[in-house]
Amino acid sequence: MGDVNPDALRGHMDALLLSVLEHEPLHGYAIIEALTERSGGALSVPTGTVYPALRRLERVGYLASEWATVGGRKRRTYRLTASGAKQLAGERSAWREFTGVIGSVLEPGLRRAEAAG
Amino acid sequence: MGDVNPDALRGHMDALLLSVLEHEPLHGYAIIEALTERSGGALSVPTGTVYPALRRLERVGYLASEWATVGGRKRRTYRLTASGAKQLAGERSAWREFTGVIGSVLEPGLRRAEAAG
DNA sequence: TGCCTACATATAGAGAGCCTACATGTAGAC
DNA sequence: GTCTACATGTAGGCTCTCTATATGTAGGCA
Repeated sequence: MGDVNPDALRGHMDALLLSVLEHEPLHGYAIIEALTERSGGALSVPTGTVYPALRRLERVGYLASEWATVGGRKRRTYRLTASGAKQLAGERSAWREFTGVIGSVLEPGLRRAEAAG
Repeated sequence: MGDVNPDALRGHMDALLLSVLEHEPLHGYAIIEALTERSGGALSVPTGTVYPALRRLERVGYLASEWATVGGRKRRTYRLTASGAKQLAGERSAWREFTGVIGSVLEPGLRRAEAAG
């Protein structure tokens, strides 16, 4: 129920951001809301994390952005590039491997059900 | 397969270390080997990560250590304290929550089987 | 008019921890 | 005499996330 430990998020933020942009372009503020909603309220990622991360992902080519004005307010809308989609697939498989590896150390006796996509 | 991304380990190292010490005291070098073995070779945590982390965990009271000489070589053997055992339980539940939360964002449609301990 | 909240983006600087690289030393094999 | 495995440790760097702050619009409310 408590919030997720920020340190644990390290190295997973990219996957999170690419993932919410998979099916529709969104602007930063909406991305934060989507993250909160999808996680059932467990994730409340601060703007100081999200905005720099989005710029970083754009810089490396995983995202592209353009400005729009909606209701008098300016938005920078991000969308996944082809490169970003590829990266997302990689992040997903890395995530599955990661949970498998850590899980195998943390709970050696646990029968892990890895559901296929 | 590939090694786990070091950044992803952030915030999980404590859980990993406490976990391998759960049932038996071990010295640093053996801890690294245990981590590698339990993970099926996927984890190769460098000494520059493990030794400082062990000291940190001792400093906060989760571990206790004592020196021993075995075969002419000096070892610092760490064991889990009561406080550390408590912390390990917390880390495990945090891990389950963490994977649930990230998983729900990364793979919203996936049926997740959360096996009970 | 002024205040507050929601919407929306952005940067500076701090903090933490994992990494690379290096330093040191013993034991045993060849 | 050299090499590898065993064994511990520190210094410094790097990157990412966070807190705090700045800026500005729109709309509700008193």
